Amino acid sequence: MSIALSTSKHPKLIRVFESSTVGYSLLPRRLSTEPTALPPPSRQQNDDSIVKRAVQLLKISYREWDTTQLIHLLFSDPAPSSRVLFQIARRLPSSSHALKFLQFLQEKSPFPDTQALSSTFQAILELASREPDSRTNLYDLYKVSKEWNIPLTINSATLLLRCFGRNGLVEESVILFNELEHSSKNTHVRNVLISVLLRAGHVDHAFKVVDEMLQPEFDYRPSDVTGDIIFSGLMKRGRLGRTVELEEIVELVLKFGQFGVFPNSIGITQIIAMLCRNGKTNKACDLFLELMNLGAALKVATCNALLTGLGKDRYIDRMNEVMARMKEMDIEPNVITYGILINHLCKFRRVDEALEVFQRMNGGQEGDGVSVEPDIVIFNTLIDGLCKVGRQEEGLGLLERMKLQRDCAPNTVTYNCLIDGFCKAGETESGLELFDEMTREGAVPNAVTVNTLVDGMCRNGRINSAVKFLDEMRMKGLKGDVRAYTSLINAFCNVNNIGKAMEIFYQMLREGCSPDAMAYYNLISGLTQARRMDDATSVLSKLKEAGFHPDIVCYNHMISGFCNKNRMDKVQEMLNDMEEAGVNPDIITYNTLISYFSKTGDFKIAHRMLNKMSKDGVWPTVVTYGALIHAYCLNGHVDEAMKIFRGMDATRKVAPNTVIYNILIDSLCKNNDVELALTLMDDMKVKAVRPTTTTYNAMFKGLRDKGLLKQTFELMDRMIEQACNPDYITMEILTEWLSAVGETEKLKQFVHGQKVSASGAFVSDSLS
DNA sequence: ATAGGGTTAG
Repeated sequence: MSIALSTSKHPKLIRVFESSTVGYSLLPRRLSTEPTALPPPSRQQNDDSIVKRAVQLLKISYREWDTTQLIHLLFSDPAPSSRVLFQIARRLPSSSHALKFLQFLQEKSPFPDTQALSSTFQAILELASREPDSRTNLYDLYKVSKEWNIPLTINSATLLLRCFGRNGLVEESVILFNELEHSSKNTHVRNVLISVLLRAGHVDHAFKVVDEMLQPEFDYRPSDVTGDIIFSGLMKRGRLGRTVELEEIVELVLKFGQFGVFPNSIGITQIIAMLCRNGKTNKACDLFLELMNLGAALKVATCNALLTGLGKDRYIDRMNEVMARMKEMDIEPNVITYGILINHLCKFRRVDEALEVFQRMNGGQEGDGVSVEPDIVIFNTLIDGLCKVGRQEEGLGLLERMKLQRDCAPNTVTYNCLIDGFCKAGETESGLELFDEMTREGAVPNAVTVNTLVDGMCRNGRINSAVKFLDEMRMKGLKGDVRAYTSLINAFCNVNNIGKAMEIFYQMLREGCSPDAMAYYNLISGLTQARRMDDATSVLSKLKEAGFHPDIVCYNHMISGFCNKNRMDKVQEMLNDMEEAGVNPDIITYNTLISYFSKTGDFKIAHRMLNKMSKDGVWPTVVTYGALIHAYCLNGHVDEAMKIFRGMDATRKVAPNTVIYNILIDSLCKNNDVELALTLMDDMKVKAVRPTTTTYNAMFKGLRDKGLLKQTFELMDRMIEQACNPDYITMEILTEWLSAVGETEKLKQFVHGQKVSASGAFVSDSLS
């Protein structure tokens, strides 16, 4: 049965409603009817019967409606409430049918009641939203509401907003919202609009709506739902229409916080973790503390995310602060919290504090807090931490403890940590014993185990055993990987066996193990040190062919190697290469070049380099000045060297170290200026730079050449005071000279560690 | 929250 509206004012509606065939709606009423104040029971019964009768009268075709009866039923005094009219309309067979009813009300009702019409209209919208083709129907109904001047109820508004949003009619949503009266634009309606805007990627518009709600005096405050919509929308990045900076999110979180609205725990954790990941750990911490002050219910996961970030940035104090706040808020640390603390303390080599935390989790404090059972990760972290500071024996103690605790059997990681610890301590045998033990204990060795042992043997000078071990393991089906080969390459390079190193490199390729950047770097480093620049060049091209990029260390090796060969053309080539690759020269690059140019006497170029590096924001270090000073000395310009020495301290604020003093003292002594050298010795005392055996040797030679015995005895005493041991050079100089001048007794005293000059201002000086 | 390879310059 098709229905045509009699009013020619709505031609489009005719078409739209013709197809409407949905019958009586059996769906439960989910939307609230408004106004909703429930009538008293007697009135309620009366209302129910009115609704029932009205529906009976209305559900037939509108052409057959008994208008007399209807008017009698609906328009007698008292007039039926909006609620009753809503219920009637809601029970009609279709939206077009209900619309006819609305028209009837509008035309026949003796009491003009806008609210009643609005409620009835809401019922029509609800019917239409469940009918096929609701998209166009609802849009057309929206136009009807405007043409008939029927204000939308709040539920009508949200229904339409949702429908428009779903169907991409964002502009229409906004227009509809703007047309609403202020009292209808409440939090609920705004939430729906914000959700529509966010989903359509209109972030800024959504923020504008939110901002208004966040104004202190505004009528409609944000609710938890507003927070949910905003924060869950922001967390799903990508379809927001633009990137929303983390700072913006943080600002919003804090503003919402003023209203007691917070993202859920997962949201807060995500924001904190993202801040930490983007290097804004301090911001994360501030946010955490502010949220606490605002009364947000923070969970342990959030604390853990923050602790992880703080740990990475080494903010141990702030970690302690977070722990203290957790306690204040009764947030129980879990095993992960303790894992983070222990891990970071270990990484900073503060193992004793890590052990303290470990004790604390075992319920070290009487009844204070719940004890958390350490798990395998905690044990492994601690064992690794102990091994890294050379306390592998204590690591063994923990291993035994693990065997006793249930559910905490030592695993591959446990043993790998211990094996590495013993190997690094030079105890390869213990490493191998642990390797045997792990198999017995059911911890399966893996590639890390093999790599660690191979590396350990290499470090301890047992390269051939390492090669053999790697081979044997491979036969047994336990393979090492590129790291094992890298250790071998490195070891062979270190003993200058470049041929073997290359052999290992090719063996690695043959065995289908592709070298990574580190493998290439090591080979290049070895080749440059062996002055084999042609080979180094060819490995560098292989590195590039394999898709890797040389890093600054690698370039520095190459540059240093070419400097040694006086191949400045090649050095230039490397520098050009670097520039093209966007790898900036660092302090070592500059030091290498400055050292080269000043040693070859090209001081002009060296100083030009010095200027350029500062311009590039690379500041000269004590090594830079050392290179210049050394070169000036070698070239016979000790005076120039002294000028640089005085300038570095005074104007550049770079403190000279032992190396600088040794170069100068040696040079001054050789140039017959022992007096100046002695003043440098005093200078060292003032600056608290400790002379070394080399320093004393240089001085003794100079003093001998000038025959200055008194000063020599004073320096011998100083050597004893500072527990600086003489070496064979010291003994050679002193023995020869002192025997010749008949001071053998003093020499004997010196050898026995007794002071040789009985009195003198110098001794008391140095004691003060 | 846990394990393995190099750091070049005076």
